[in-house]
Amino acid sequence: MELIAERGFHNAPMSLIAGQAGVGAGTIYRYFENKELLIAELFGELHIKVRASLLEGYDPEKTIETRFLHLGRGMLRYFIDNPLEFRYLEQYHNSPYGAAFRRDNALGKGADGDLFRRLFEEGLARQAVKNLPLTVLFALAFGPLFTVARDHIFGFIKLDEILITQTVKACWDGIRNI
Amino acid sequence: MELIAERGFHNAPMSLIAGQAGVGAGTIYRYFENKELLIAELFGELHIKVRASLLEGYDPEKTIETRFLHLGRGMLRYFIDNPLEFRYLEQYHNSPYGAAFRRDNALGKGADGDLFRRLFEEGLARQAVKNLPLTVLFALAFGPLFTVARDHIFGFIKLDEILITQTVKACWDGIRNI
DNA sequence: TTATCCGGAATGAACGTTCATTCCTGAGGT
DNA sequence: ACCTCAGGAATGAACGTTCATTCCGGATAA
Repeated sequence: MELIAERGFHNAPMSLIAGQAGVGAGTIYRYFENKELLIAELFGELHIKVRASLLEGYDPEKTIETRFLHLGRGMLRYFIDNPLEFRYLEQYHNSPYGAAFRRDNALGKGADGDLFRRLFEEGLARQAVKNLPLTVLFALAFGPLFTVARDHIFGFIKLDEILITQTVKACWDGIRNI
Repeated sequence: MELIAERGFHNAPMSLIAGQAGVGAGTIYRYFENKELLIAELFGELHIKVRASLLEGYDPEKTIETRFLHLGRGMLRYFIDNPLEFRYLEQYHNSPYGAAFRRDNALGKGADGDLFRRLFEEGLARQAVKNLPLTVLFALAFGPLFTVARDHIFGFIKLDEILITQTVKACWDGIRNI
């Protein structure tokens, strides 16, 4: 993960990965059929980790706004605390591998999309959020969060608790029914 | 541009690019010193094109909101009309080449960032937009726009004029001082 | 003729993957 | 307690492929 997050898929040769792992080049292939599957499997693991982290203290009984703030702030904090994981996930999203995943997520079955989809669908039903397609609501929520997380990790800005909250609240202003 | 937009930098070999251009493999090097410079030069051209398109009908005398809607809608429309250019720009942004560009843009001198920076700075001075760092305002504005453009181009959603306007207005709701 | 430009085969570096070989461990026999 | 050995695991040199770049013979223009 470190190598791929820092250097990208195409600049992280299997030989280097093996070296960093302290094993021989061929040993990797006893555990992963090929590079693509290694990448996908690692993505799966990180995905589960993120989801578990977001679920901590998540209360489905609270208001839509409260739950959205919880998820948004949790996500931002997680990425700031785990910058390598964020960079890895970003790489994965901007790759052919990630395209298939996004397609699934956009059109119905999505691993952690479920969490947010449920929230937005409930928000639509109660007219708490703007009457827009789910895809657009996702974009309004995650677009800024990912961008801001990247800017923080690259050092363009320093996010503290206050700024995190302000940012997520601003996202909510974009989503909520005014 | 077509090849790189569709296949990515690493799957668009110079030989293919030459073929598509109808010239021999070696001929490219009479016009571009190497692949990296070709990529950078193309980015520069597209960048200027986008900026020119945004400037069409842009009136610096109108209100902040009006100008923001103009720029946001213009950008979305441009990307929808020129999906290959959008994909190319995205590739560039998510590459080592693009990192340097983002750094410049975030910390001061930015080619078309100027346009938006001026707008946001004026908005801050007049308290028309939330009192947040420029970086965050950028994220709130462009994060959703890029995400939504990508979703449209990948076919996850169909953006028409109405939806474009609604999306940009929702972005503005996130940015404006409530 | 001479100068300039073009093409595409040649080059060498880098990569993912394979495979013949070596190493290690622990069960079984003495 | 000691030795033997079978078999799973690890190794890293070697292979085939792909790619960016170079180079030189020939075409074109002056």
